[in-house]
Amino acid sequence: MAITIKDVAKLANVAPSTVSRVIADNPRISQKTKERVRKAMKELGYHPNVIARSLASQSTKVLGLVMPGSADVTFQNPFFPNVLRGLSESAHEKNYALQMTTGKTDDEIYQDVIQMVHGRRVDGLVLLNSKVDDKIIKFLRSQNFPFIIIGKPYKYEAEISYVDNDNFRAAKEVTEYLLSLNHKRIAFIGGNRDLVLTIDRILGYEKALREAGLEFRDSYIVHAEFLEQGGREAMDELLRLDEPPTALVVTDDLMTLGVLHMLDEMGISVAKQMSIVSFNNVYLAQMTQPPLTSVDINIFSLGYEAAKNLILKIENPKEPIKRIIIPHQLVIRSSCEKLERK
Amino acid sequence: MAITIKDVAKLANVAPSTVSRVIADNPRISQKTKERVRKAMKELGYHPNVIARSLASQSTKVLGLVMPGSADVTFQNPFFPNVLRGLSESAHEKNYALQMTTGKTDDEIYQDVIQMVHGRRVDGLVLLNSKVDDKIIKFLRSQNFPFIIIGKPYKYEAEISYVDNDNFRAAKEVTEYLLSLNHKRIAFIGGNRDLVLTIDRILGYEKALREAGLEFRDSYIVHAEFLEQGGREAMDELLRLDEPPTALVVTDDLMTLGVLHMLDEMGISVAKQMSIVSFNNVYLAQMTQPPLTSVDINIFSLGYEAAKNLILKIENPKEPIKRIIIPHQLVIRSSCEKLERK
DNA sequence: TTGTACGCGTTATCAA
DNA sequence: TTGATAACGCGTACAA
Repeated sequence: MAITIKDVAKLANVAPSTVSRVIADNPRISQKTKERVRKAMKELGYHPNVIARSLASQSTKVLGLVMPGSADVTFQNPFFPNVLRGLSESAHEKNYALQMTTGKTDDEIYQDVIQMVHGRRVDGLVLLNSKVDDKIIKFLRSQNFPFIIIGKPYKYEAEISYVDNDNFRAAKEVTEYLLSLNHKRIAFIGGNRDLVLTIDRILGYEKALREAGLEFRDSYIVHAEFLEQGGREAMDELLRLDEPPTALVVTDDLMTLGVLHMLDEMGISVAKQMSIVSFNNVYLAQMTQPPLTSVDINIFSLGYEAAKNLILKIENPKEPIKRIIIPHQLVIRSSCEKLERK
Repeated sequence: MAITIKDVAKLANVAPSTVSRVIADNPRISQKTKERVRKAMKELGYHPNVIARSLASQSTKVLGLVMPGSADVTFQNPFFPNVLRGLSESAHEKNYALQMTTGKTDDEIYQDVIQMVHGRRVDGLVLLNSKVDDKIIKFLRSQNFPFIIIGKPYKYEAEISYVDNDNFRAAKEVTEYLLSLNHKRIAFIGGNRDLVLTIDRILGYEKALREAGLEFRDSYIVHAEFLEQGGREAMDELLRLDEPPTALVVTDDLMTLGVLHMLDEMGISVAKQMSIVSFNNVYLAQMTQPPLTSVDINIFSLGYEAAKNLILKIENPKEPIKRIIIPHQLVIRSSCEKLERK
């Protein structure tokens, strides 16, 4: 067996409880004994057993990450490594570890969550699966378990802490940018229409159009579950309209990649014939041809703030509900061109 | 406090140990009491406390993931979500959880590892950081702690379990494919030259050339730390050679994306003027223009097998050292063309 | 087949 | 300032 607190106690000639206090740097221990104990720890190569500590202190110093199902396409999105970076950094600063769900389906994930919570495996949860899972949230609320959402909850918005962008404003600004380039026929290509994210952005888009005195056309709204197949058809439809759009707002760089691909196949030149503004500004936004004008939503910060505030809540249960809005900025590259007035 | 084994015992009129045995499905408990106990568990909504269980059984049912530093570029590679998928699925099947390091620098990660191991936080480790970290491996070996590497260790190869592709063969085949398209001036663009991965692939590439009776030229070997800056210069050099290459072997789709970008800027047409074979075949390989011919290295399987075999080793310490080779296959798309013989 | 009693390595309470 | 001692919730020899 490994070296325990008792071994250290023996060597330092103190009681185990004293050693424990030294570890916690309890101020009521004399400097002398502290040093003596610490020397003993060094000598024996002592390392506290985290599990035992967790059991006794009823806290694990672990954050659970509720990922989208590994089967889910969003799992592949570069968005992920990026939030992870933010979460990691924040967790690391506060000495928390990160543990993730491994489920493939929504139901497996739900079970994972139950295990984590009931099994007392983690102190709090970060929900990353944009598919706002009602069951999970309901469960966590019923258990009064600390959690935070990245993205906006579709329900109980005032009672749940979350970290999000101002998607309404971002979409509005983006649309206004296209309007300023003289575009009037602007289509919107978004993901799942049930996502709050998608809805918020549509609303912003709509608002911009309305303020510009333009009509909002349903035929200009496309929901591509994801690139390829579905997307291609939607794109086809869009271009077959009597008045096809001259500009596109696409809600995800990866989707834009698919759009680029389709436009290429159709022989339509991006920027010259079709302006595109994208969202997320992941690394590949600058690698496409042409490089994408994209809204940087500060993915890293989304993760960083989420973990930070979750930990705050864990360590101080009275911490109020928070809603944290991460700033965004439009990064202009070469996927948009000014439309010459006819 | 939550419901414990004792509460269940009381309700079912048995000893706590009996409840424990029912949980473990011990065959020496009568069907009758099993049912009675299970009913009590349901009634009370009992869930075993994982932490307590870990402490008593000296096993956590958690695998540690040693990630590249979150600052590292490789962290952004779509390779990651993909191994994660494999690791997740495998872990989930065996009821293991996944916990990851959160360190940014190599040194922080090393500390993370020490914490995980000494703190008895995890039962085993999967090393995902291709930068074969000598210190970590040394430490794990000295502790006789179960671990497995994804990729090939650069040292102690025979004494460490790992999961890898046959990178030598893959690179050789890829080169032969280009040779079969009449290319004779084939350059190699790889990552860090210290990586075993890079070395193996260079060797395969060299072998193919040699077998074809072609000379191996140092000037055709480029190590781009990663896309952009460094890559651009290297590319420039390559094209300024007296005999510039007509084909490229690039060891990572993401790097290829950068190469595509540069070629585009230089007005060189991919396939027509420059054939490219890439590695990894991540989702974006089919989204580029043109879609990439790329070696599918079965990233998912790398992760799946790694977790599976690590668990095997954890649960049966006598399990022998293993070296698992995951098959690859060349996926032909449109980034190569036959070179007309002059 | 089931119960008793102790151990896992800490933290925390209460005395001293 | 420090030391006993009792939790924390569960697993498991050993007994019965």
